[in-house]
Amino acid sequence: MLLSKSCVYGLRAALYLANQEKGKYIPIRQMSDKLEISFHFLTKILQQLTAEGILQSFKGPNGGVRLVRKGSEIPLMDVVVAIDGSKLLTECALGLPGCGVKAPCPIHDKWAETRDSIREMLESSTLTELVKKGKEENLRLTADSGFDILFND
Amino acid sequence: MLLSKSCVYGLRAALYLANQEKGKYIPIRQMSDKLEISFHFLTKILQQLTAEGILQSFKGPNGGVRLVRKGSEIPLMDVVVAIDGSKLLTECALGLPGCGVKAPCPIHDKWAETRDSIREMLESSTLTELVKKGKEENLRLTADSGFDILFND
DNA sequence: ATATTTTAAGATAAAAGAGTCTCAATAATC
DNA sequence: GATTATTGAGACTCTTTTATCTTAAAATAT
Repeated sequence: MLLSKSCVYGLRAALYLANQEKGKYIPIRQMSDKLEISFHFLTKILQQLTAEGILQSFKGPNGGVRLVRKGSEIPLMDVVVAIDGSKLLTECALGLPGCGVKAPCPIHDKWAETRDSIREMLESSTLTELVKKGKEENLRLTADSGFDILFND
Repeated sequence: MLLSKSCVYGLRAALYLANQEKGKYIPIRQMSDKLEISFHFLTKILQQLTAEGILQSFKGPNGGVRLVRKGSEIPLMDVVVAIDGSKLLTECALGLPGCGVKAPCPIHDKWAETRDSIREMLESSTLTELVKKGKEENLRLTADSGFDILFND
């Protein structure tokens, strides 16, 4: 799989948060319910995003998590790197250590192109952009719920 | 990671075989030594490739495995699909079941493009092509050995 | 102060991936 | 036929990922 399950959950949660009132703390429980992700598992993932400076958290009643920056300033890449690290974009396709222009493997060149395409996708899409698209077209964020069900209740 | 470790080992072994005399059975032990992959583990992986019709095997002395088709007719894709399956090329980036043009997730369109780029890479490169390139430029197939060490002994 | 709501952190469990080991089956050679 | 070289198949272990559970810490409200 391209992205780990944790990463996918992190992305879904980030999209959820990007649609919320700016500055407002959203309880993780609410997100885990809406997104149909295990509460404890999601909590851990969001802790990572908090540690990486993508989210801020606040304890106690009216607490929760929120995006540090505006959703329009957060490319998917930031979330992916925070959770999965950057090896997807640096590692050799044949798993050889130190593969690069100086000591390439046979598929280094082609793979480098593909990697650029992945990087391009993750860098060029911001959370806000995807939320906008998702709302306009009522796209999905869970197996069976569109943006409307998730956000307009 | 894009490809599983099994898949990467499978690819390395397939490249190794593509460089051998056509029709000759190569012992797995020889490959595991040269490629620095655990013998038993490699055996299992090659069993999969045999089951998938990419390799033929022969037991007993002078036995081993060999490619069924010519290396020039085997794109990397065949090996990847045989070991990792095709979910890399079909699955939703957000992990949503049934994501597609009819019921897309917000990043479906962009992800579909990226996926095409991956598919293109895996379909357009054949084993022979990569072996040729690897030999000409003495590229690497293991952490520290180039094609010359592997094949000209 | 106490109770309540929330995140934080750690221990544990379950599942999947990676890797090892043993023994059986097959084929060649002597 | 016995021995040897090889793949095949299954059990087993180790590690990582995924997931759950419990307790602690922080903040609010009463």
